[in-house]
This record gives sequence, C-alpha cells and structure tokens, in this order.
Amino acid sequence: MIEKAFDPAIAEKEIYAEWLRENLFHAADTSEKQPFSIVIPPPNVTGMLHMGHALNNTLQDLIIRFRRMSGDNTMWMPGTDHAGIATQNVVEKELEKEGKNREQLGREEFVERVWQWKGKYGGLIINQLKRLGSSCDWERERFTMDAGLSRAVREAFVRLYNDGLIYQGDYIVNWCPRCHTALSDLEVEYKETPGNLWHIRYPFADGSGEIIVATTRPETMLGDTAVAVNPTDARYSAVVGKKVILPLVNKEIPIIADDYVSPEFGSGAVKITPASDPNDFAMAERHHLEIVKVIGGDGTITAQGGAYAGQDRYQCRKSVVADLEAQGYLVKVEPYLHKVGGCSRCVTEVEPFVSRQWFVKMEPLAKMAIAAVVKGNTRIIPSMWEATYFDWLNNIRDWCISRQIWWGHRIPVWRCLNCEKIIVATDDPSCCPQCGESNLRQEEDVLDTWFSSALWPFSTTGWPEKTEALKTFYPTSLLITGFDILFFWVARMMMMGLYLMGDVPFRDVYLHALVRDEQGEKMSKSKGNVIDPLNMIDKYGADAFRFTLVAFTAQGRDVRMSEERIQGYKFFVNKIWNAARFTLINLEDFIPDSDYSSNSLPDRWIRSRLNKTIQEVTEALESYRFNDAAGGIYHFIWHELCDWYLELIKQTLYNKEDLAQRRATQAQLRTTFKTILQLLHPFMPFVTERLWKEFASGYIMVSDFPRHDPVANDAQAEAEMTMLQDVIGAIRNVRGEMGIATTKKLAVTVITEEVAVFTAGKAYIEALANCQQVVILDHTAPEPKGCATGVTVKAKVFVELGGMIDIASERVRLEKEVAKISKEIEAASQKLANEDFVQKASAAVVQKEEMRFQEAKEKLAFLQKALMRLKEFSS
RNA sequence: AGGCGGAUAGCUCAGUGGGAGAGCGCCACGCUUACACCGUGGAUGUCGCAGGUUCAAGCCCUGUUCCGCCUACCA
Repeated sequence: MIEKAFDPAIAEKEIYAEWLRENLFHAADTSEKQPFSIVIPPPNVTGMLHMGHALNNTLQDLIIRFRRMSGDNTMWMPGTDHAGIATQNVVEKELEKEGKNREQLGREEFVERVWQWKGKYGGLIINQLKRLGSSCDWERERFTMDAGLSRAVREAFVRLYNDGLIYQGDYIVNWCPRCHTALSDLEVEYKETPGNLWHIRYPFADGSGEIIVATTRPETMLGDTAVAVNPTDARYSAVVGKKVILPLVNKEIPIIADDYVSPEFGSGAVKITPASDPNDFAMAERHHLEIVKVIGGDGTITAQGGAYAGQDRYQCRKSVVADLEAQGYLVKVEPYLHKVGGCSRCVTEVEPFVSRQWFVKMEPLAKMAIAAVVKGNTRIIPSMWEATYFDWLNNIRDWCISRQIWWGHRIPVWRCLNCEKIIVATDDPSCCPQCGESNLRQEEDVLDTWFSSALWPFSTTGWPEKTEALKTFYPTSLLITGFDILFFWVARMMMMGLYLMGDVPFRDVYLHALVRDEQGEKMSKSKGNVIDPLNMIDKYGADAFRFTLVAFTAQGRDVRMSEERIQGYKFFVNKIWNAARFTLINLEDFIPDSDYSSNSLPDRWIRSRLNKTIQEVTEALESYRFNDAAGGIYHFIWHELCDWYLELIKQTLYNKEDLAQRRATQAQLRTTFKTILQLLHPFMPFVTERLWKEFASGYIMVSDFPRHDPVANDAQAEAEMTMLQDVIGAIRNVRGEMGIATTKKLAVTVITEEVAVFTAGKAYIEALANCQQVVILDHTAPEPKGCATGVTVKAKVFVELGGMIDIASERVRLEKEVAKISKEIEAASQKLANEDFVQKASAAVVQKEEMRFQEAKEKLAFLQKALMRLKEFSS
C-alpha cells in the first residue's frame, strides 16, 4: 500500500530522473505521427527562475504533455539566450570587484571570461526549469551563441544586407552613457520625472529684440543650430529668416519655420539641437542644419562645448543655468513634469546621440508580418492583442541592430584597409576580393541580442542547413510567451520567419499575462514582494504550484499569486492521494484482466460524468482556456468523484455477498481512477506518474490521453442521480439546520411519483444521509405527522424526530424556504403574465419558465401545509 | 494624446441575452475505518454609475467615474 501522504520532494526527483533515463522527452526528427512543436522563450543565461518563467513554462509543459499523450510527435525546444548587455554587465561587475575593467583585459580575453562565466552559472536556470517538471527535449538544447546559431545569424545578416534591408548610417539613436552602447527604441523605458522648463532669451543678431525659447535641457543649448517656429504663427512670421545670437556661445543661428513646432506650447519658439534630440535631428535633415555634438558618448561635454568641455551633462546643466541667469538670459523657470527615457538594463538616463549605426529597414518586413496575421496564418490568442500588434507594425521605425559592446554576435562586415572595399560575408574572409589585400578589419560592433532571438524558431533546428528536424518542426505549432515581448520578440520572429523561411514561425501565439502579487502589484526585488518559485516547489510540491498557476490563468487577466492559494492546491493533491489510497485498498483482491461491466446507478453516473469532464477539459485545453481546464478537473475529482461516487460505492465494495456486482464496481472504480490520473497528468505530472505505478506498468506521460465518447453520456443515470442527490441534500439540510449530529441515525419517509427510482436508490440515501430507515411511498400516501419536512423537485421528504421536534427552529427553517420559493414564484408568474414574453421568447424558454412555475407552486403548497401542521402540533 | 483591459460575495476571480456562481475566508456541528491537508450544513451581492436597445441585460449600445497597462517626437 502507498504511504499515508505524498512526499513531493523525493518523488519529484526520482520520477524526473526516470523520465530522463527512459528518454521520454525526446522527439524523433522524422515520424509517422503528426508533429507538434514549441520553442521555449529562451531565458537569459543570467536569469534565475522567477514567477514569469514558472507560469510561462508550466503552460508550455501542460500543452506539450497534453499533445504528447494525444499521440503527436511532440518537440519542445529548450535553450538560453546570451543576453548581450545584461550578461556583459554581470561580468563587468565581477571584474570591478577585482579592480579591473574590460578595457584592461582586452576584447578577446573579456569574451573568454564571459564564456567562463556562462559555463559556470549559465546552466542554473535550466536545472530550475527541470524542477518544474518541464518535459523539454533536452538533447536539443541550444544557446544563441552556439556555433550553429551564430552561423544562422551571419546568414540572416548577409541575406538582409544583400537584399538592401540592412544599411549603415549616421543617425541619432538612444545611447546609454553607462553601457556605452546604442539601444533600440524598445530598450528605452520612459518614466515620468519632475524637472523644469527653463525659458531663455535669444537676442536677435541685428539688435532689434529677442525671442524666448523654452527647454527642459538647457545644457544642450551649446549645440543649438537654429530656433524654430510654426510657419502659421503670426507672432513670429516677421522674424523667420532672422538670426539670433546664441547666448554663452556667441554664435549666430537662424530662425526657421517648421510644422513640427506647436504654437501652443511654451512661447511657441523652440531651440533646435540636432545632435541631442531626435525631433531636432529630423528637422536638421529637412532644413540642412549644422549638427554640433556637444555631449559625448560618455555623457560629458565635448570640446565643442567650449568653456564647459569635460563637465558631466548634469553638472553642465547647472553651470549653464547659472551663467544664463548671471548674464540676464534666463527669463523664468517653471517646474515641469516630463517623461525621461532610461536604459532598460541599467536605468541610466538615455542620451540621444548621433553616431554611425547599423539598421534593418523594417517596412517591407512589417508588411509581411501584418499580412500573415490578417490572413490567419498565425493566430494571436487572446485576439485583443492583434490590434496592438498591427498598430506597432504599422508605425514601425527602422531597427538599430548594432551595439557597442563585446559580448554578442560580431557584425560580419569587414573593411579592406587597402582599398576600403566593404566585405559582407558568412565566412571570415582571408583577403579582399577586390584588391587581394589580406589586411582586413572587422566591424567592431555586435548585433542586438534580439537579432539572434528573432531566428530562434528555425535556427534551433539547424537553419540554414535543410535538416530533417527543420522540415518536420517548422512552422512550429505554438508559441507561449508574455505579452511584454510581443514587439521585442514575437513580431520580429514573424518578420524573420516570413522573410528567411517563407512561412510564419508559428501557427498560434498564446500571450499570457504578468504574475503579480496578491495586491496586484508587479513583483520586484525592491518592493520585496517576490515569491520565489523554487521555494514554493520546496514547500508545496511542483504539482500544487503548477496547478495554481494554471488555475489562475484566465485569458487577458493578470495572475495574482499568493502562497495561500498554492497551499489550497496542495490540499487538492492530498485529496487525490487519499482517493488513490481508498481505491487501492479496495482493489487489493481485484484481478483486473477479466471483463466486467456494471450497470449500477453510481457506475453509470460516474461514467457519464467522467466522459463529460474529459470533453470539457480537452476542449478547454484546445482553446487555451487554462483556468476552465483546471477548474473542470478539480470540480470533477473533488465534488463528483470524491464527494459522491466513492461514498456511493462503499456499500458495494464492502459487500462480499454480491461478488459479481462488487467486481464490476471495482473494475469501474479502477478505470475511472486511471482515467482521471491521465486527465490530470499534464497539470500534475509528478503525483500522477507516482500513482500510475500502482495501477499500470509503463509511464503515464506516454500513455494515451482519454478521449470522450459522445455516446457514453447517460442522461437517464444523471437524472436519477440528481433525484437522489436532492433528497440526500434535503435530509442533510434538516440535520444541519436542526443541529442534529451527523452521527445520529434518522428515520425518513420519502413520498414521490418516482417510486421505482427511489426504491432502487434507497440504500444510497440511507448511507449518504446516515439514516437507519428510509421508507419510500407513492404520492397518494398520507403524509406522516410530527416530522421536519423538506421538498425537492421529485419528492417530499419527512424526517422523523420522534416527537422531539424543535418547533421554533423548524418554523424558522420552513419560513426561510417559503420566502425563497415565493420569490421564485413571483418572478416566474410575472414573466408568464407578460404577453410579450409568451409571444416573443422562444418556446423552450417559455416552457422552462412554466415548468419552474409549476414546480415552485407545488413546493410552496407543500411547505405551507407543513407550516400549518406545525402550528396545530404546537397548540 | 491615443489604444487596450478591469470594476460581480469579506478576499481572489469565473460567468458574452433567459433561474447571480466557484475557490479561499467566515459561522455551526462532527476525529463516521481514503483524507481534520477532512466531512456536513449555513450566512453573504442596488454585478462601478447614468441612460438606451430588448418580451428579457452582469452580459449588447451610448455616456461617465475610478484603477491598471501599452503605445506616442510636443520642446
């Protein structure tokens, strides 16, 4: 017999090792079976498992296990992402502790050092995923910097370049002065920050007056090359074309007219610093203005800043403001709340910076990505995200893919030092194809990490090689990821997949929500509200933890996590475990190989209910309604199987006289339990695998997922069971309301038109309502006196209290019932009295309403009679 | 500024046109031989607000308030 309680810590370890040993996670490259594939959103190598990973991977494992059991050739591709800036930062911090920096080490040695770090710590999150039970195809594990994936990156770059979709140019980009690299637009996080709006006087060069401009960044004025006003602004039409003297710099700059300027804001005149503001940069292109870089890549003022050269940008702001004030140029200072962009990796304020960078031309790629979703080649679930997806792609800007860091895929571009020829190649060139020179210099920059991630759905299966795996598993079937990387990753995979593979990277995309704490706050270390998934697994077991995540994943809703809930589902695991113990205890003498079939009501009923549950859970999983799937199986196991079925069959199991029926019920019990273990397996892989050993040989994870059978529904059995359940409920209600102990046996009379059903079910009522005697009488029989009474749709129930009836509490109980039913009657009669309702509502609805009305009226009459009798009894 | 989502029992949330639900918590009674990590019974809601459509609205439409998120170049 199994132990009294399930010990997840031991079982999880053993079972996972068995699955690995038996190689059950591995999918064949080619197979007769229908392929089903998912690529994991590769966690950063620097990552530690957090709630987001836990949710993400639980959902993937759930679907993967469901598909595997359903007979598909199921491949879940695992791996990690090299996470350029994040990883470089981690290693640089390590160096810092040793009093070194990366420049001292030099590029090669630094990269070597990162690889060492990766070897040591990079696998941690993979092991953490295993703790969850993830059934990834570990043999296939990939890393975005692997040789194969690096080759894919070069191939993609070269193709894009040759097709004119990659270009290099001097543009203003988001620059992090601390990471010392360019960032894409997506890597900047804007935060509302209190600042000031400084109003500054710019005198006209001809001495005829002045124009006032407003700015949030006075230090940038050192690099101003114009002042702009709106061409329709009458206040300024006369001054357009004039020159002003740039204060502190003493340089003449023009006043220009441009639609971009909003006349309503500030003074309606804006200073233009093309090197320090993207809008100003665009304006400089339109008006051919000079670009003066006064802020350098390290955030200090350049030599162009004259007297301020060398100052930090914030220090310079103070100096400039002080000088403007001293020289009478400062008109006023207003407090001003504005959005300031920060580096998403280190929170340093981003500096718009003009530099030479590489870009991917997005428009043609975006068009393909839009069309694929419009045509339905890829479905986005929940569909509300489609709008966001389209909106972003329709307004997309070119993607800055170069990063001035060392950890990443170095851009495969070389320059011939002799003839300046640019060479773009997948393999390192040994000499210049134009002049034969062997002195070539490779581009220093590396690619944005997301460039390689964008290739993940096909680079992982071997692209650009035409491998069997690629043929079998591309397009992948499903991607499950958080909505927060819809742009970063999903959209870019769509573009790259369509462009390089000629087909979408996945058929379905399921976007799940964020995991928050129970107050709905985002979990963060600084808030101290993080719940560590590994800690939860240690405390409650992976099964309970997983089930919690699934049960709270409703489409379009955040997942609010709390320890209390996980504990609740641990109780559920315990319930299952004990139901299994009960089952096993009662199957000890059972020989499973004979063919039994039972027609007892509980057996027919549970077959029907189980069948419907299979259907419900299957349909919910197929449409990604995770909470419904979890809820359906929870309800069945706890409230149908345990609460009713196991109780109902006890008498049959304990009765050794009727061996045939006992055997048949044992068989049904065994089948039912095995089936729910299979149904539950994708949700709770460990406890189900553990229990499976007690029921069958082999592994549940590769057994067949239950299939529902449309003809197995037994409406008759369900209807009869409902009659019995209602009567049992009525008796229990009397017991509970009258304060009679559950151990006290009752004598009950049931008066009904369904004499046959209740006579057959008498023993069940006796057992579940704890009665010593149940008498079933036809509806023509006289009603017994001195009883507490209850009424159901199909029966009147009389509970004998042996003259000890507590009249006061019985009256309260009956009056409560009367009030409830009266309300029902009123609602129903009102509807039926409404001619519009009777005419316009569907016949079925009207009929239902009439039936409800009739039933309620009968119940009410009975209850009123009972109340009357009660009065007679008491007087 | 625009877009999206949410507002239903004390808490967390299901419920997309016909009798307001679940889990947890709460109250009462019970250690009945699978389970006290349990069982049985009970209490609890102007379904954010205001209009409208409909025989019928938590659900559809319009407006509105509050909360959250995303996108955006207003200095």
